[in-house]
Amino acid sequence: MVRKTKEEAEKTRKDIIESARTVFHRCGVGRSTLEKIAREAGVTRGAVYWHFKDKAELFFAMRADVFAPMVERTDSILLSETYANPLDAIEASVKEFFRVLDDCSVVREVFEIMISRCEYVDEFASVQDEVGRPAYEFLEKIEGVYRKALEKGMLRQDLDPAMAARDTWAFTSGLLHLMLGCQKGSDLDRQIPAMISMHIALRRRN
Amino acid sequence: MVRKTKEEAEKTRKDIIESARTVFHRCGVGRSTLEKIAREAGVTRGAVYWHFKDKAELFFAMRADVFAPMVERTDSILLSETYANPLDAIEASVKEFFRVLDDCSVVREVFEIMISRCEYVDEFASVQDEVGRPAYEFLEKIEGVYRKALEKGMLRQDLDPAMAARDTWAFTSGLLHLMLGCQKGSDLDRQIPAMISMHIALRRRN
DNA sequence: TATTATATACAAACACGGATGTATGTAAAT
DNA sequence: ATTTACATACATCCGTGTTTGTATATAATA
Repeated sequence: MVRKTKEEAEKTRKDIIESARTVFHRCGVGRSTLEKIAREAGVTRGAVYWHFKDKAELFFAMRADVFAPMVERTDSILLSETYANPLDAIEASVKEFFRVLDDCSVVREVFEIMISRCEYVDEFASVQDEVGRPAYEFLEKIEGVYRKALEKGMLRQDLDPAMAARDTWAFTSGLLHLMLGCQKGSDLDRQIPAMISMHIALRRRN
Repeated sequence: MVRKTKEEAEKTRKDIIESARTVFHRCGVGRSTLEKIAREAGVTRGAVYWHFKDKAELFFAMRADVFAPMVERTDSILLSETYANPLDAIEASVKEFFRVLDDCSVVREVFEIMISRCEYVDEFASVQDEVGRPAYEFLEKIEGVYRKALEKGMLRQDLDPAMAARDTWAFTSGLLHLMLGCQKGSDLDRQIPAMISMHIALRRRN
């Protein structure tokens, strides 16, 4: 039972990615051996090397699977025209981001790996750029939304949209890191929606 | 020329810590060999093993040297009674934190190592707790200061100090991660003081 | 004060496991 | 018949921890 059908092969590929996520999360990327990953998936290193060039390629595959849909999902809310008040779009978008993070363990594991279980040097240095770019795009998008809110008279008059955007940008990033970094005894998770509401409320007119 | 005086031995200890910082920053903690660190310091692994039990102990020594003074420094500003407006204390404290980060490369390197060049698993899992505790203490302290500001009538009346504190907490954390994470082409550094001023201004009364 | 003993501060050598990449084998799908 | 999708075997290097060696600083002693 060596040669598999295309579907079976594709399945082992998925299995390997899933096992990689598990092992990366447990051991950290650096200490994750292709042997450990293979064993976790019930295959040998041969299978891993057949599907992926090396550990880095496997890491990138795992990451892309989760990252792109996440950006797409939050963007669709953020840039939606269905909100009468643009500030509501920002609020909903950020809330959705953390909601997914909260109840999808796969997504949460990948973010935890990226934040506290991977060293961004050498082959992985590029990951920082790839994460940085969406972050900057997020900044630019919310700046646009804040600008629109200002035009509609729904943003506090004394606020500069660019400044407000940067503040929200930092707030969101910090929330992510705090949530995944020190999740042990804290009830931070349950307070996140209220924190987001309050953050946005601060910028609403009146 | 083997046996050294106590002062000389203490100097090589310092040298090893400094080299560890350099190599950790260049290679990441996981790929930093005690051999590389020793060579960078101009000694052999024998010297490293003499002064430190293993790589983890060396890492903790390097980190403690920088971390404690930083907390003490910002705390002294935050809890100072010399500010008429407590909000000014928060603003000054946070600004001082980023000012040190900006013009002390040693401190910046250590934070960069901790944020993006170390995997928090096994022996290093405890580091997350040790970093998380000061973070929580910071949260509690600024909550107290916000409360004082409210009593003095200098905080916006509609703000809950606990909520305001959490917002500032996330903002600060995010700023740190964004500054160290994607520092390449951005002029974020120069805008940080203005961002902090604006963040605090949002919660001043009137 | 001079001598002796011992602990110190490393360097050098050794033993070991473990991870990587590649090469080869092979049975089944196509 | 050939390619595919792996498993197995092999060679190589690298990092760690420990052990041993040793010159000298320093404390003890006389």
